[in-house]
Amino acid sequence: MFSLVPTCKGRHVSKFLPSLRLCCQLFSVATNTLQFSSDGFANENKNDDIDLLFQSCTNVHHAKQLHAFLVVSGKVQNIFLSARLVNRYAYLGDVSFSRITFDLIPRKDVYTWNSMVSAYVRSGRFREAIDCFSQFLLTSGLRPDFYTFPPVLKACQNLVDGKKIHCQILKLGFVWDVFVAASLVHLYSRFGFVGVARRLFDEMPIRDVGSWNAMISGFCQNGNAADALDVLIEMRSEGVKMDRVTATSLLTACAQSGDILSGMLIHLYVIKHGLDFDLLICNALINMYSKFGSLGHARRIFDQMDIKDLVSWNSIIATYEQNDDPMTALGLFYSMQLLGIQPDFLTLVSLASILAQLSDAAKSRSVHGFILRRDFFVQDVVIGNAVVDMYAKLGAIYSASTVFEGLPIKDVISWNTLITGYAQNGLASEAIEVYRMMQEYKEIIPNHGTWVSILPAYTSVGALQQGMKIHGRVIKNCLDLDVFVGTCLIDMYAKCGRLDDALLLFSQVPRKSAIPWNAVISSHGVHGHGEKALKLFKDMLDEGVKPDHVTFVSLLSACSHSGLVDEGQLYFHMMQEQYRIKPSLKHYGCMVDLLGRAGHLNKAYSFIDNMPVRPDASVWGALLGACRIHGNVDLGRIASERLFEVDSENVGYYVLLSNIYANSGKWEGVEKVRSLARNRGLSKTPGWSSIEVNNNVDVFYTANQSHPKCQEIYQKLSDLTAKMKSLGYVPDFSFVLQDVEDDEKEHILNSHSERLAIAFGLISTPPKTPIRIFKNLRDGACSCGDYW
DNA sequence: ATAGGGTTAG
Repeated sequence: MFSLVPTCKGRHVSKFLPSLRLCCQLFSVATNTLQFSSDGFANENKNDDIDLLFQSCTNVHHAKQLHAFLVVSGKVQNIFLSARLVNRYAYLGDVSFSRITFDLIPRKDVYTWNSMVSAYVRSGRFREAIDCFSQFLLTSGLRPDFYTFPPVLKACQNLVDGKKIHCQILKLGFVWDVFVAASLVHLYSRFGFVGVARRLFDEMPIRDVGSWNAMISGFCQNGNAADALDVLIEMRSEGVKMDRVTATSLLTACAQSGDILSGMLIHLYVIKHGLDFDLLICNALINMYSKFGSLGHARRIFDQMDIKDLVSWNSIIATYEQNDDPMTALGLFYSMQLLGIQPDFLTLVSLASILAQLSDAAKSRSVHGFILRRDFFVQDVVIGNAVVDMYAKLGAIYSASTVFEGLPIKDVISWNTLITGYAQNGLASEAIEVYRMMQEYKEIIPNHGTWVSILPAYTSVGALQQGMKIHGRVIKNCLDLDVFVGTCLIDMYAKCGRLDDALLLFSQVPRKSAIPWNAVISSHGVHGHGEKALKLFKDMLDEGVKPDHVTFVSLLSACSHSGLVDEGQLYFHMMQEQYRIKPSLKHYGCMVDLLGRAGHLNKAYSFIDNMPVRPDASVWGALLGACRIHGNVDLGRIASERLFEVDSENVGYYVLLSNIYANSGKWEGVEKVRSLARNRGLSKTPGWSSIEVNNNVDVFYTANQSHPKCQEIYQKLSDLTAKMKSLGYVPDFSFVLQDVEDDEKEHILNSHSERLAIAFGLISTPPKTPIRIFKNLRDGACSCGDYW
């Protein structure tokens, strides 16, 4: 027996009941009093009841009940009712049921087809919408009407498709319908064809706010806020008032282009016209203030909204997620759950990033599980990419790659995310391998994100020739003037020892933002050209570029590498007084390094004591490094004790301390530190040197024996040593930090990774070829992403 | 009964 009462579980019963009662009443109205015939309603004045019947289906479950009822009572034969089901299912977010219903309708009319096309458009399945429309034209033998075209135009994802549709519209003579014309205007402005959009707009016989909005929003979606604002001025001068749609589009565009002034003016307009409680406008405002970094404004708008929807929640959560406050973001997510609001895939995108920021591995895995259970991976690529990124940021690169493998849809960003993941986890050759695999997929077109992810990987192994190949491709794609790609290239040339080329590139990229400046200042600092770094900083100020916190990290570290103590202190004050930048732990670390390196160990120590924030491992590490340089065992011991209180996991610091002991011949200290590290399950990150010969990077570790040319390399080294000794070379054993005999020390010196790489370079290249050796574990070297 | 212009995103 067929039941009319839907089962209702959970906490919405009280909300649910009235509509359920209404639904039942209407079912009885439908069964008892409505007369159906094969071509429509006999009783015309009952249409209102039919509307109510459909509208009372507020979830897919209701719709299925009604559907079943229509099937059982045979009324599904009525194509109007079936088409309405198609619409209703789409409205409730289940297009697959729309399609099933649609397919079962035997004799489809234009309304049926229009309903199916718009069902696809409504749920964002544009490709299927276009396919359905083509099927309509080819198989139905029916003539589309002017209801058909607006959704179809919206579904066009490129101008070629759009132009085809435009031609069909011209042939059928629907151009002057207000809606069709507005859709065409929107199409052209969306793809940046300002002139065509303009001409069509000017030719429209009737224009309302909607027509203006079509043009303005098209420009906004094309990232063209300036043109959109020009059209706005024109629109207002013709006496047409901005409405909620105009405001929403423009706010979004201002957010994207960073136009704070216009954004706030529109906000004022919105308040003045009483639109400040409109849901969509508020959502757009939250988003805009979030992009401007004004968390307070975003939050105030959110708190004052009396009706909030899922977009509002997602927006406010993303606001905190993207402005480095993952704790607050997570708290908001919990409040949302308490209110019983179901998260969608965009909520989960933010949540993945939040948990990565909090490095909460356990919660991250449960987020992954949640996404799997809800089948969100098939909904959109974005969510898959977010999970890959989450695992990569947590250092679980194996999980990241497993998720990547299993993604049902992969786009170029998925690949970029995995490449970046490997590169940032220190696995450059894996990153390079992924990039190689990506090139086997013809449909994946690399974009600027690809270059930004692969260039640092090449840089980190010193693969200059490979990197230059990418530089070539970048030029071909006209992306060499992109700030981010350009900065990666500058960083690459600089790290590979070609500062001149780095500077040449720097002179070509747009440098209104601090990003390329940060890279070029840092590069000079790392290479010990402190004066030049200061000169570049001065140029930056002269060109009116505002330095940011990264600039000062680069600058302070440049000062410390060149012993410019006074200058460093001056800039540390300038940063706070003049630029109101609160020093971060990185800045404090630089200052300790600056003082310590120059030998002012006690000053450095008291500087740490006077810090207003709790020093972290990097600050103590800087002091420890300085103690090593100046052989101060006592302070070194103090620094390391404090250091291991805050971070006992980083091997680098154990190595430093053990080197301090070794330098002063305290071998029992060395042994103690080593066993401490061993007991904590830590092993030393091996140092390596690499050299690129014939487009191939060879990596050498100390005392490497596994290289195919091993024998020749050691032979070459011993020849060279003999030659050097005959010219008066005496090995300096102070760099050997092991307690062994002198001939063993000489062997250790001879098998340093740099020497192996040089010897390999000499035997593998023709005479007079420049040999460029690249080392990991470089002091003060940062990765490219640190510049922005 | 179906239609234009609008918010969140890796």
